[in-house]
Amino acid sequence: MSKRPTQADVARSAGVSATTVSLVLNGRTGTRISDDAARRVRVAAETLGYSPDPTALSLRTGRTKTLGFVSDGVTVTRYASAMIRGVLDAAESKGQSVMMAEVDDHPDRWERAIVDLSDRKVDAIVVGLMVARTIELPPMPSGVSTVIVNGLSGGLPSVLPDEFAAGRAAAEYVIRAGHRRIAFIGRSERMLDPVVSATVGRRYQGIDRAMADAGLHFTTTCDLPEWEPGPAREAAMSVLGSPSRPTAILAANDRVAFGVYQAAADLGLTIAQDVSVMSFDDEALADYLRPGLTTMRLPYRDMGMAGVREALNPGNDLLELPMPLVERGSVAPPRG
Amino acid sequence: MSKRPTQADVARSAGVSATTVSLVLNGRTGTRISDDAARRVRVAAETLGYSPDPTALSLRTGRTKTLGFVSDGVTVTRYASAMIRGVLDAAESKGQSVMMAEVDDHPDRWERAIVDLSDRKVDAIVVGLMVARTIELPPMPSGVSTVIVNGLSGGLPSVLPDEFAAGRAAAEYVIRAGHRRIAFIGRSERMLDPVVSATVGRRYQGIDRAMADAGLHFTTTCDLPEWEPGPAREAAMSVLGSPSRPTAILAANDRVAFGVYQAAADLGLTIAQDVSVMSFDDEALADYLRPGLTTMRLPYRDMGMAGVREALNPGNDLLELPMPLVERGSVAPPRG
DNA sequence: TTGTCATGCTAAATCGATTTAGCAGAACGG
DNA sequence: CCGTTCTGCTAAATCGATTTAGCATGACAA
Repeated sequence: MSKRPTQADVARSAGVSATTVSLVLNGRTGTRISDDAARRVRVAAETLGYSPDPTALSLRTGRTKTLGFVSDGVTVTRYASAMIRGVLDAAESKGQSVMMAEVDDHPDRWERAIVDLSDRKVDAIVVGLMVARTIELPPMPSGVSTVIVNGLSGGLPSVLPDEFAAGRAAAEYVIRAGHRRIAFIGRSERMLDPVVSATVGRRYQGIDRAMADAGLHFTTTCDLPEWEPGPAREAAMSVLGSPSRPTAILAANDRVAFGVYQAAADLGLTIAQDVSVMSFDDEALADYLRPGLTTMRLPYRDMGMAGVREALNPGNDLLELPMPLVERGSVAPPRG
Repeated sequence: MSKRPTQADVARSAGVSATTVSLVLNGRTGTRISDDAARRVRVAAETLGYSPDPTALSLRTGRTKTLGFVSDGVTVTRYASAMIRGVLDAAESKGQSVMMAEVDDHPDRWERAIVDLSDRKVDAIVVGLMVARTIELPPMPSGVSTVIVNGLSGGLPSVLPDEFAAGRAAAEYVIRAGHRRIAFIGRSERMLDPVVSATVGRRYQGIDRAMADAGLHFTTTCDLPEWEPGPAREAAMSVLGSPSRPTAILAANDRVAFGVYQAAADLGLTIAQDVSVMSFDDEALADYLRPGLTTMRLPYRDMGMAGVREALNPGNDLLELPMPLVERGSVAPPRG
């Protein structure tokens, strides 16, 4: 029936008052506690296995050592885990626990989640989007620092992938491998709407910059209604089926690249050997494919970590994180 | 500078004591409060927008309306989101918030996570494993109801997929489609260790039962070192390359099935038409493949929901949830 | 001897709720 | 007219910490 020891228990056992225990254990300076008393308190705390009750602490101090993470799991949950992981890891290293909420696109679920978190007095809020886009958020509780990860919203500090650099690096990588005849599958106009994507425009700009710097133009550029394997496969069939087919394809993302793989298989072409493929995102899929898909990784985990750091320790209004190039073998020098 | 209204504010505004406010708002029966006073309290609470402070409530009542979710994100995070989603949805519907922790396989990270959660006085704990297996957990805090989802541990109540039924249903589905020459790729002995998998044995038993009931034997059964596309592809090459190749393949999971797809492509065979494939898990991958992969879905979301329900409302020691058959087109009647 | 100042500590208020015990007045019975 | 019971409400304790204000005691100077 032994309950958890309280500060009062420690005080009793050390022969001092609760006040003294609090002062000693919080290491307050300038408090004129004798070394002897301090020692007794520490010993008592140690032997009793005392640790302060978080709920009492929250009530008194108004802070909870907890941060809220709200995400929009709706459309795509595929990426969630890496971001959550980053959030949890960073939080743990800062001694914070994480309270999670997931919302769909109903504005009042956002509102409810955020009100609930601020009711519970979380120390900071991280809003995480699975797909980088611009959203409207309900007014944030004042006094709670809030960061949006993988998205933009009003004046909130943001953490985003550095898509311009990634687009540029991807194109440069293919060019440097020796390719001159390159097609781009998945340049979709509708993605340029910031509500649909906050970053794709930057990706395109980076790609365009690299191509321009090399004095090249894409042999073909296809729009796609969706960045999914089905439409991508069809587009790739026509691109790769033409007599003057490109030696490399830049795919808008991994699922598009997967469609390209399927089209190549249908046409009896071997990836890397007959046609190189370079892509974006680094989904699990990219690692399953043979040859493995070379792609620019969306740094979900890093973004989660950065979001937590920024929320606890505000400073930057925009943090752009590098997207590492993951080399797997789908890009090789052109034949001939 | 308006702070959130407290119970005392409501009391003042209604011209009653804090006690009365508490009694009225908690709807205590047998408390002899006049209808008039009750009404005044409710009106005041409403106009002030009062809601009780969760931290104060926790301190006083010892309950937090929060549940802890601890998962082992280590090896595979692919599935995490569906389970988390289930947990969050069920929790929300019960008015609970969720505090998350993720741990790797270090026993003391488990310990730390669990101590932290019980320090914070969560009302219940759900332990979620990404891959069904048997683990040792540190002793759980007494008085906190705990459930393990997708795993087994000591005497803890468990939520598991009903793998026996799924194995049986999978095999029956293929048999009922008319197949008689069926191979099984991925019958791995090492998976039978309960520490590696808590459920695969049941899956095999279900499959065996269905085969036996139909009076059939597998034409080939391959062990695999890993259930990954690479090894599976090789195994499938030899199975499908033989002159007396089977008309259907039962794959141990979707990644194995993907290896089979690749082998079929290499051999110029068309899935469904030339060889049917049936699988387990229903990863995102299963939906990308063409034709879509018919597979028995691991009900991660349902398991997450059930885990929460069981934790808040203990009753069963073992809950086996059905694995739905997801038909996508990779199984067709054999030709000829 | 008395006043002043450190020193070393503690009593009590506070955070915002719940809950126990009990007060004041009305109604009722004898 | 007095005692009992019921009605309608509240004061105060409590949960477990932090923090402010201040009480003893001893040392020292005048």
